[in-house]
Amino acid sequence: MARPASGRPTDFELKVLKILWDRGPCTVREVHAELANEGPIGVTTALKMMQVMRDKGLLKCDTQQRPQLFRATRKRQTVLKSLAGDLLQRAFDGSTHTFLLHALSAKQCSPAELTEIRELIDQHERNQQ
Amino acid sequence: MARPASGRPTDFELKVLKILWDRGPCTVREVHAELANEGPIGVTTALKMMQVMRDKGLLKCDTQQRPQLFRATRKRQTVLKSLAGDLLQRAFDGSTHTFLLHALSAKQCSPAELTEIRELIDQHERNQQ
DNA sequence: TACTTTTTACGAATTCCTTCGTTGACAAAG
DNA sequence: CTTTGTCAACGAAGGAATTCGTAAAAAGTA
Repeated sequence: MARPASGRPTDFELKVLKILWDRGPCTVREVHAELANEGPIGVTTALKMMQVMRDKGLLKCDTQQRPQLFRATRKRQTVLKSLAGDLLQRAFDGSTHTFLLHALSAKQCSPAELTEIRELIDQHERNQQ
Repeated sequence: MARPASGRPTDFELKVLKILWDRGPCTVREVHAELANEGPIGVTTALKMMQVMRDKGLLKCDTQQRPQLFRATRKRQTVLKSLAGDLLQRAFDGSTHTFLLHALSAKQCSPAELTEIRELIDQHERNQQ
């Protein structure tokens, strides 16, 4: 009778991960300062969430240091790939082009970005062969 | 002290929505039968979730009919676009090609599908001009 | 009408996520 | 040594999601 843990990071957790990926290992204070830019949040709230993430295995912390340094255990690429793959499967039944169709309709793309996407596909095709 | 409602449908809710999009208005019994294909679930569980979805505005039900007919209030395209746009923004900071890059790395694509994607981009570019 | 089955509603139980308040430990400053 | 401040842990509080048991209400059947 419980919510099944999906394994996906929550919105909040993703924010923390992005900060750690961008800045490298951080103290709670540093992460909190970044988070506070987007809205009011208590230091202990940030700490608690990071402890939860540590218990889940999303973060590791070096308790030798004082203050402790937290870092992400999984690489940005791994998590993002998993997030994209999850939505691709769950909402679009694995149809990449339907996926892209909706992504494109959700956000205006500059011609430059479209070109970038074309090159991406070419490169992907070459690598597959 | 609460989780902010993200507005996104949950995994379960998305499953229900997909069934209703595919089959049109359904009774609880019909939806339950579909859900039960993937794993054991009680009828009242399905009913309850659909009632919650109704209260959220995701579904509407015709109480004149008996048994009641539920249907999705938003179109498939609207919800999928919103889901893709949400992840695009939240995880990839709006970078469509990074988004696609990770989607492609998450799932093998047939050459046919890659061609389809190329055509999609061409068409998208034409429509934008 | 009386009995059975189906449909619907209600609410309890449980887990997860998010938010803090409080407190203890530890170090720095006086 | 005492005071002050930072850091870390703990647990409570409460919304949200998911599960179902129980039972009322409606419909079907004999």
